[in-house]
Amino acid sequence: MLSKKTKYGLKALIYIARQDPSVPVLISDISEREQIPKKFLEAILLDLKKFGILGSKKGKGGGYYLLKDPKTVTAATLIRVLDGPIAMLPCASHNFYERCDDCPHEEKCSLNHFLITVRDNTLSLLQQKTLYDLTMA
Amino acid sequence: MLSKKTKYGLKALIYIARQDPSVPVLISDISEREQIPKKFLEAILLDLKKFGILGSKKGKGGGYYLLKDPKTVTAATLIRVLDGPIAMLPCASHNFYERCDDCPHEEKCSLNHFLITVRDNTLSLLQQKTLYDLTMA
DNA sequence: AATAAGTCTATAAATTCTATAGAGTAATGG
DNA sequence: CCATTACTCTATAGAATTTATAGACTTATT
Repeated sequence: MLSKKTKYGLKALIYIARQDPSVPVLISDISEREQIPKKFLEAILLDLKKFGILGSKKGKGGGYYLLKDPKTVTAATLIRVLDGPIAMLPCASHNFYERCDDCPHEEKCSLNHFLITVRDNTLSLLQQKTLYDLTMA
Repeated sequence: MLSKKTKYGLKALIYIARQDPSVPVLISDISEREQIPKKFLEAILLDLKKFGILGSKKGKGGGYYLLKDPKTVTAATLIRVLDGPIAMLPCASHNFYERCDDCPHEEKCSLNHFLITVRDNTLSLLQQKTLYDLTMA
């Protein structure tokens, strides 16, 4: 399951992507409209900024705005940034790979093989879906 | 990501399914071979028993054994029993559905729609894979 | 200068996950 | 029927992660 952080982050991004790109969006605006705790949201947006997805402007007339074309930002990227691995076990992860302590030979682990298949499958769906797609009803 | 409980549970089941079905398998045997904390494993196997997947016998010569044909037990069932929902959000779950507090109309939520698609996709893979398949190298 | 709005650090509350201890119960074999 | 074996049950505790909040600070605008 995705964390609330991830859900909040996705909702916030969809909200921002739907606004006029020339006007920065206020945290408090997103917080109210999407029912996201403001301070929690601040941290999430800051994270998205660190990863180069959002930009921000301080002071009056400031706020957050997208740095990328919503059509080029995939759900896979967003989930990885907000939530972490897409795979069901670390040993089946592409970006967050970690060997199992116990596993003597991963090449012979049927669970590992299967979960890599599941991951690839999920990934292809997540890579097809863009932020732009998500802004459409 | 799957919890350790789930990973342990799956490993234990694969281990049991590989043994002679006429001889109950000892908890301590599984614990040692698969490097699973014994007390934790006890609780997990008890869970699997409650769900009718495993049976047990007390006393000398006792242990755990499968109640079902490994070819009829799917990865989907096991993950649901051990880990919970397969969907990425409660509102996209079939067996553990929960409405989002905030969401005004789910029918119009693009995230909900998309995550249901992802779930269906994952589910079909998980339903195809049986415990028997997992016992094969 | 006043105000608006994001930034940063710290921390705390809540929840979930992982793990362990120990007494209890049932089955077997001798 | 007793000793041993092995699962069962209840309780609990430690650890990690998630969720959330507070408040001082910085930057930008007017």
